[in-house]
Amino acid sequence: MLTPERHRVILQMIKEKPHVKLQEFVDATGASESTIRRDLTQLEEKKFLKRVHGGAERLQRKLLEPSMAEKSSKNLHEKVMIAKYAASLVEEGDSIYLDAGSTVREMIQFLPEKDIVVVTNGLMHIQLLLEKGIECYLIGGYVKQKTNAIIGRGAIESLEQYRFDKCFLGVNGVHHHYGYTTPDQEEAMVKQKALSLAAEAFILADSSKFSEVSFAKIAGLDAATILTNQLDEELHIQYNSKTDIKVVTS
Amino acid sequence: MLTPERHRVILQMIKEKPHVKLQEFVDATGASESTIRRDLTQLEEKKFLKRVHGGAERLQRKLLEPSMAEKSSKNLHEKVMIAKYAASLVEEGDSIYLDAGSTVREMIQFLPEKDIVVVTNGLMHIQLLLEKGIECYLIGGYVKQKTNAIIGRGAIESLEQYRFDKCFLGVNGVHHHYGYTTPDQEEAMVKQKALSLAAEAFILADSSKFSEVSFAKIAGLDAATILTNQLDEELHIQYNSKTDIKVVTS
DNA sequence: TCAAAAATCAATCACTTTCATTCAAAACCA
DNA sequence: TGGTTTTGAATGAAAGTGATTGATTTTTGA
Repeated sequence: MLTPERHRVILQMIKEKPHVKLQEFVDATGASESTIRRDLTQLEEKKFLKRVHGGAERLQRKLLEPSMAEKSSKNLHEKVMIAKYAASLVEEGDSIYLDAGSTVREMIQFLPEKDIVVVTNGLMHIQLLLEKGIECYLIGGYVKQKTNAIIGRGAIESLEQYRFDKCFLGVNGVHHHYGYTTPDQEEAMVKQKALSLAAEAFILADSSKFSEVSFAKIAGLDAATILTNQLDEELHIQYNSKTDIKVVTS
Repeated sequence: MLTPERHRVILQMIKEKPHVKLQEFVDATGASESTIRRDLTQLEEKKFLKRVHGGAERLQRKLLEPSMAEKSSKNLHEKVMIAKYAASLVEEGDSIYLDAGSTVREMIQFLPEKDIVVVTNGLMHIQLLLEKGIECYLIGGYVKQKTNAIIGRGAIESLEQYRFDKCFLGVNGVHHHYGYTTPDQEEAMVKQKALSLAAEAFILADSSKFSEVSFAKIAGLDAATILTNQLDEELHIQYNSKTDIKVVTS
């Protein structure tokens, strides 16, 4: 088995399961322990995984990470619904900020094509935006390998060049007491900054995000309007007392 | 079996299976190991596949990668030669600036993987850099659709956050009187700025760029060292009186 | 809590495979 | 025929592999 092929197998396994034992790699590839060790060392150097005693683990440790399958299909429909509504809020002449992330990404296909300016920290959005012929600006800064997002001190400084009519953010947790949270401190700071530069801010959060708390706080609930697709009567009232909330139903 | 036919067979095999061992090609074509190696080398140069130890693998088109309008392979070979030498100038611990553009892009594969920091305005470089595990920063600014480069006032401001040990630029024209030139005024300004922030600057210019003049001036010849692959005796003397020049021969 | 036992690790070595280079024979072309 | 290109074999160099060793870490159990 060729080296890159083994690497691919290893990465695939680590993608499916956050912790994999060395022996499992050996069984899956047929290579020797030594070889797998070498592979893991290389892959760690390239920041694709983290070696731990006994094997390797996935690098991105998002608290409450939904499984890949879950992310793709059912959740996707929710995301699209929310994204479509969010996009409808954008008017010609607006300058908007689009956060990195999959939910926000779904907005792009629904954006008006004429006369809007988009600023983003998400490299993954650029291609789509350009294809639609939308004028777009990237903020500068460190490129985070795992998410292809731009973060860091430079990103925050870079953001300060801009002001936004509207700002659209994805988050990992929405909590009535702890506000909006996300697993990465640096990303949280970028979101925070973007939020502070916008006249109106919107949080795109599907139903799975509610009552969740992740590591780093972005802001209190009142700093933005929540867009979601489904919410218990009870929760709705609870959150609505703190901030605006729009439940998209179709 | 004729060369083009072998190439077809090889490409077909790599199309069906992402990893193919050298021996499999030998069996499939009846040619010798040597011949297959030569074929693979050629096909790699034309960017149809990637050689790996023991065989070859399919290369998947990267996000934001320049379109497949590949230049003639001779021109490409020149670029690779120059790029390889340029990359050898980068030492561990350096922080470098990589300009957007195809020649500079070829440098990435030859860069040392350890302990360097890369700043760039070329979106097309990011994926490759990340894959190699290189720490990279993007400057902020307007995303130019045609070239996937970041330009504009924001780019220049964004650049000012950084200082470089070395700076590598591509240009369209090198002229003994008009210096380094490029067709886009905005890009020229970004290059100019990057150049001014670097302790050492290098221009990567294949032979076709000499004595050419494009629209926007970046700097005079003496502002950077020229790296090229071929130059008449006469021209060499002429340019060498103005700046350092390195002719890469292998 | 501590120390023995077990598991895992990094480092190294010998071995195998693969590689680039060279060169002469073969094929091709005019 | 003479000259060029392509080919395959031979060479030593380079890279990858798997086993072994002793060190390190984790687990076990008293």
